[in-house]
Amino acid sequence: MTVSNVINDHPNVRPATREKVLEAMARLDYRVNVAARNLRKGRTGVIGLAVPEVGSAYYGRLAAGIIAAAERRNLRVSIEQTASRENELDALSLSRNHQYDGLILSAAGLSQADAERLKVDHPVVVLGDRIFGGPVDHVAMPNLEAARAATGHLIERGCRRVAILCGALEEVDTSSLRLTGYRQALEAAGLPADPGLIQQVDRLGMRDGAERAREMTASGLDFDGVFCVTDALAMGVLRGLADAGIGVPDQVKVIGFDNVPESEFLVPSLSTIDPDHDGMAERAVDLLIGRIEQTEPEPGPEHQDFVGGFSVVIRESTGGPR
Amino acid sequence: MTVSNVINDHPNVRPATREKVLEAMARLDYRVNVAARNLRKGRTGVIGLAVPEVGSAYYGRLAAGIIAAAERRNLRVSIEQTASRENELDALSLSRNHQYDGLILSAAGLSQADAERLKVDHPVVVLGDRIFGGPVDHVAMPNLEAARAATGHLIERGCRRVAILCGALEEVDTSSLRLTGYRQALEAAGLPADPGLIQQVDRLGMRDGAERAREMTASGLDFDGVFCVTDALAMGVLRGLADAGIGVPDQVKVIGFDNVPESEFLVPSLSTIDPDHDGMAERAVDLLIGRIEQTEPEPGPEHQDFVGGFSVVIRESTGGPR
DNA sequence: TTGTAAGCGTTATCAT
DNA sequence: ATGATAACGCTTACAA
Repeated sequence: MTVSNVINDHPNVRPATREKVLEAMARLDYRVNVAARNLRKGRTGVIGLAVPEVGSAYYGRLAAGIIAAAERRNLRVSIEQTASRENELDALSLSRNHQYDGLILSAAGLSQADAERLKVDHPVVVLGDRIFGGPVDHVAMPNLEAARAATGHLIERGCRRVAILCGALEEVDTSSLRLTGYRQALEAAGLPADPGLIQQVDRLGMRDGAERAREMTASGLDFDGVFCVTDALAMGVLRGLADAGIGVPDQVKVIGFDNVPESEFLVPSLSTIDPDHDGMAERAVDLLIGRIEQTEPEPGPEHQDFVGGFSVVIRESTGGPR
Repeated sequence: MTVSNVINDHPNVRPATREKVLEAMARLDYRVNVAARNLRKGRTGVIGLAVPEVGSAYYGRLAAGIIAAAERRNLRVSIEQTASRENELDALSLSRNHQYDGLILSAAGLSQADAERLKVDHPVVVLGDRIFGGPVDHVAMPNLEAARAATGHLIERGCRRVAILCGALEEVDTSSLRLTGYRQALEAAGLPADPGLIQQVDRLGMRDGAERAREMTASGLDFDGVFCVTDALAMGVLRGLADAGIGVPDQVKVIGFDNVPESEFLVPSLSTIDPDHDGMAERAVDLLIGRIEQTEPEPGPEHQDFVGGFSVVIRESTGGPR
């Protein structure tokens, strides 16, 4: 018991005793058994992070932020790759096995319709954009405002035929929120909303961006700006436009969303939205810790929706400096 | 007890009994307590993965491979960011706390001199390049051969003044192995080894690549090819050369190492070495599992060094197709 | 085929 | 200030 008190820095241990214990610990090369502590405490000190794919620049950066934030709070992070909507729901129930103290779910495949299934009796924070006013705490990108700012920036720079490259539109998801922001910006500038300028792709990756950009030019679509809802799409678009011999930013201006580390070094460098990744990561971890520590199995405070900050980063792809 | 037998699919449970148990489990919404199981079994079902930074394209891809390989073997992966050499050594001792069943350490800062400190009494596999014939199992990149192939490719394409961009050289690390491969290729082609063409940078990232490329051109260094020891460096170099108005591949050819997802979509697309990431990830997990299951606390088989395969991917930056 | 008992290493509670 | 005791939930060994 006294050993336990020493280890946990509890008061009421005489300095001399503490010394003796520490000495013995060193001599015996003693390590606490975390499994036993977990069993006793009912906590593991580990939170789960479920993301679609760690390998992508965006989710990699996200994971890095969460891990750093958790580390500062003495929590470890165990990562699961979900990839599919089914796996996202699986991740929810897996964490019930007391594997994790809580789960941060970065949802890509869930929609508002799944909100019900998020009603689990253990701490969950959703990081993403689809579930609003749902049964869980929620940290979201500043989708609407940032999309408006991005589109507005293209317009300011002289674009009059601004296309948007987004994913499938279902209810309240990332793509439709950003599309709304795009529309608001067009409207505010008094520009017509041409449905032909709204380009949807299946996956928000580089390959789809490149292919679609080639198709857009090949089909003779008239556009002088593209707002891509992710940097990965934008990287593909830059590549596709290069293939088509279209100059950026002279003939077409391009702006992305995410500010992945690579965007600064592309040729041309990519203008983009820089969301406050770290702030959002911190917030997500804090919300989760709040839920974990809220010992009452009872109601607890209302579920919170937090929207992160952002800034517009102007680089060469919209005529800015390097 | 019978419940335990049911859960673990042990024989000698009458179907009727099994049904009753399963029914009760469903009714009570029972979940096994993993902490208790861990305590009893002395295993956690979790392996640790320590990498310098998950956020980078390279380590992100690596982590993705490890997670996928571990998943197939019913293991979870907990990720730690090391960032510094000290943290890498810390990660080693942390995993002693029975937190993980074993640790995969992707070492960037360790050198041969640290080999001694890897002698820990729990399962460790080192993924990287610095420790050879050390006290642990080891999965390495095909550094030497691949570097020779990359440099050889530049020479085949007509380069006669091939520079190499690498990191600090200490004993047997990534950079020096790749440098050796580079030298061998020059020698095989009968080209002189000009020390001025060996360019060292502090960090193997995009920023250093861009800066150094600008310096190399500004200083009037004569070169017509660059072998970058990482794709991140190469991305920076492409950017730096663009800033200097040097045409790639016409004036200078560039090849990288890693085949990160982005390399295919750059302008120009990046020729590179494609290591067998997934094969290496599988192998690392298998080696670790072998060590974990080797119950004898006694010697066990000799430590293994495994070197992965690779291929050369030829793209625009060395005059190849898109 | 099923059930009993013990113990994994820790910490909360309570006595000394 | 220190220590005895019990309990966290599970599984292995053994008994019924």
